[in-house]
Amino acid sequence: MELHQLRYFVAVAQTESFSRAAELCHVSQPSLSQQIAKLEKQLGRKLFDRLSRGVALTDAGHTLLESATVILNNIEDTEKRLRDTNDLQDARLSIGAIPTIAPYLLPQHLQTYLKEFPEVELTVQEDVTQNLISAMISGEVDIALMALPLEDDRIATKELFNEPLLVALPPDHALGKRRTIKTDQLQNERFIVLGDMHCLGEQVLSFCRVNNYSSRIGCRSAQIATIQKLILSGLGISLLPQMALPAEPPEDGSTPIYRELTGQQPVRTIVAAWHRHRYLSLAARRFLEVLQGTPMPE
Amino acid sequence: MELHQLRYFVAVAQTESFSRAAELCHVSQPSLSQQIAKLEKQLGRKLFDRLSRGVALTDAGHTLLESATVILNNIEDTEKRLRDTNDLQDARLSIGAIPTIAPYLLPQHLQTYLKEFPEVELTVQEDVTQNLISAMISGEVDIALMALPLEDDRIATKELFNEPLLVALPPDHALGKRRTIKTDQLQNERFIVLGDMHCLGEQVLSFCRVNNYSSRIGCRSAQIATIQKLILSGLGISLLPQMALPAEPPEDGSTPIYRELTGQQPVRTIVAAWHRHRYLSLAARRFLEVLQGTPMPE
DNA sequence: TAAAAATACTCCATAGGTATTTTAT
DNA sequence: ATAAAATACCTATGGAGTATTTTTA
Repeated sequence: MELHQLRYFVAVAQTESFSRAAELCHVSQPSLSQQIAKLEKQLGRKLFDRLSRGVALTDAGHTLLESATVILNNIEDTEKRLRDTNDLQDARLSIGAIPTIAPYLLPQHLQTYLKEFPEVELTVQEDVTQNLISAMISGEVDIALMALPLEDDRIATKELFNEPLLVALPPDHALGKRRTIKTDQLQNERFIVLGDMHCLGEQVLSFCRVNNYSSRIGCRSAQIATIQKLILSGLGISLLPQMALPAEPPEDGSTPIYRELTGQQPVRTIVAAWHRHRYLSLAARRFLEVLQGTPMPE
Repeated sequence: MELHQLRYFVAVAQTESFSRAAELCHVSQPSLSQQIAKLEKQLGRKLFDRLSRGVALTDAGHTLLESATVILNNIEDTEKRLRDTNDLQDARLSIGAIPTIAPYLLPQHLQTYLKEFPEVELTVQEDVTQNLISAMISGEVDIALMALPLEDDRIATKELFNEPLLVALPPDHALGKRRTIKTDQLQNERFIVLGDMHCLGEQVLSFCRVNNYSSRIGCRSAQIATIQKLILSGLGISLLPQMALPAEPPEDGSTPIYRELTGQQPVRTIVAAWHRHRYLSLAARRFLEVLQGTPMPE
């Protein structure tokens, strides 16, 4: 049993295909096939059932997959831990953030961080919650900024702050005249909702359901900026996080206007998240400190 | 970081010597040195300080040693688990027992076990408690029969039975006339005590201390049989476990005579022991069942 | 000087590559 | 016919060996 064999094995289990596993591992398909065959021979167990369409893990395969994952993660974490130096020499840090947070929160924090730790090589991964969780589990992403709720109990979180969701209106909208808005005043509005995997979309959608709003328009954009433009062009209104509104609202018709909701104000909870059972590098721990040291500006 | 490199590394850490590690791993010293050098280079950390006399782990080395042990054990256990078949095909089982138990308890249990599972390849390792514990931790021994107390919390135990320690006397000894003996009647006797690492020796010694017996004779033998012969030749008396006395005492002067102690009768607790955090093979679990199914005959 | 680790080189086992065949839809 | 895995065979990286030098008590 060798480490590269375990890596190939895990790749096959993940892709359910020898060929795809091979390209994932950057080796030729025959090489990978041979190593799997060798592994099976040495263990005295078939690991995969070769089916007409793809391959499937046997019982022994499932057993090995569990162990192999633990072992390979342990290897990786050990290497990370040993590479970690107090002076952050050659340190790398991969930060994840969901699209509805990234452009608003990341720049300031990254700036603070890089000023203090310029030697760290930073990469930013912007993706939806689910993919960021996968990335943290596989070790590609160290820390991610996202919003609750998170399902996976392998993920540890630190709450950073609660952020209100505001009603975003076209500048000429009738409701814009009021300072605050009651939920039943939105009864006949058409809502623009972020589509697909975006947690903000889910949240707005459930807000609509709770209040029995029926008129909606989906939006597959990954950007809040797009929604803001759609609002300006009069297609509908939406709930947007406070961080998305400009620092100094121009009020000249070039941006939507934002109003608070009275009653049970919808909020989202912003958290830093990381893998509970894997090694958190020094660079990552320092980033956590930066996040906590600089709470969300009002 | 490769598995063989971790194995070499652990060997060097254990032996504190490249040369001795090399022979332990059955490779030449230069090969092993090269692999360690490579490992150090890849991790970017010196793992050993090369001292005038031998080598010593650096901080990074200590960190790696912890991880490497866990990883290698995990690899080994995974292989064991996958090799384990319900029909016990090719199953091997290594049983340990301390010398003061082995000849009396093992034969009957091994017989029962082999009758039911003849396909298992058995090996028996007889050694003192401390060495058996090491052997279980390193994975050489699966299950050991020994007596409490055990210090190491990595070892799980199952109590099998309590066994009284009896006073063993030469056949012509005055105290032999009584059915039972009180502890203060032994005040002026000379005790023969198993030496060194034997837990029975320790136990008898502490019994002597508690009762303020002063006259002792050490015995470095590994066998109770030797002590019995010494008793017969009139050198002294001793406390011996009940299992050491013959099934049908001949009472013809060829064996010591045994008498119970009244009051707080000294006993030893016999346990089966195994490594709590490593994989216990099916063959080993079956042996445990045999041990528990056949409690010590009175 | 002796014992242990490091260097220098040589060799070969085997992981990995290319070309091809087999298998199943 | 096509797509994927297995087989055959070749290549070459790198682990391991032998011989030797360096280091330090």
